[in-house]
Amino acid sequence: MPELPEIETVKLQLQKILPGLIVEDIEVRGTRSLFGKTELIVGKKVIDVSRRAKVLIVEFDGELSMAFHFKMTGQLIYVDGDKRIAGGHPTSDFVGALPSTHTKVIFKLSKGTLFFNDLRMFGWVKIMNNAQLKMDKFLANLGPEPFDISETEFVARVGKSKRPIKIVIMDQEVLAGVGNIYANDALWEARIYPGVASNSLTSEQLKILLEKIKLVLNEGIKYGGATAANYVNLDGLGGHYQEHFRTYNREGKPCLRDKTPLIKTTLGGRGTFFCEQCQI
DNA sequence: TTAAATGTTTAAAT
DNA sequence: CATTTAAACATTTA
Repeated sequence: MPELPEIETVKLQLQKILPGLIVEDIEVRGTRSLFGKTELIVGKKVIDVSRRAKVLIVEFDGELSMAFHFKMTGQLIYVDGDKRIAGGHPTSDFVGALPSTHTKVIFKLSKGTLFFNDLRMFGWVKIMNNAQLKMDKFLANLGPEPFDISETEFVARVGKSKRPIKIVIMDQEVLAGVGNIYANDALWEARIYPGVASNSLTSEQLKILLEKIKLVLNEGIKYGGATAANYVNLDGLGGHYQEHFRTYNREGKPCLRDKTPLIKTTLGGRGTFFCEQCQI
């Protein structure tokens, strides 16, 4: 599930807990989910937790790092006695017994335990030294963060493709961190039709789009991400951005501006929601 | 039964 | 070469 705001939410929560803790033991249940050697970080202390695009990074002493990509269904759950912090794809594992059938890696810490679960197994954990992390194929090719990029650079990078604007802003090598939910909502906010070629937009429109991308991402972070799972009582775990979706998952529902029923199409193989009345 | 799912990669087709 | 589309990864849910 996670997009930038969901990962940011996990980061903010784990930042308060992990620094200072030592990794005592690691149990790997899903070999396919893990890259690198677990022994590297056993006995090491967590220095900090950070984020790059949709990747969560745990930094250890000794110039070592562990990077998580949740893809569609990854989740991290920290358990310490009665205390539980859950982030990522919301499932009953948020509140159920752990480890679960979807648990791939278990980190026994000097205080508490961290579970990496991944139902569809698209996600990954990479353990490596900081030099290797810098060289990592995925991380090294990422575009700028939406909150760091200047208006000028955004216009230059995003506004030069013949591809549909929605595809371009979701291209992690052009701009990092924007996924399907926030791309749909940002385009609605900017009143831009998702299928329009990005190079046909004016720099004014592109500047507004950057502003709106930051707006919806910030709102996502403010609400603790989206937790589109109403089949499980999350007991306060998980975020609430889903209650503020402009377009995502709102096919046939009225546009929040002009009440026109929203349309759903497919663009680049992904569900695309928009208002044909006000997005041109 | 079929389609779709908050992501990314790859091969094949245009 | 740029772009687009489909399929693949694996599982669950509507």
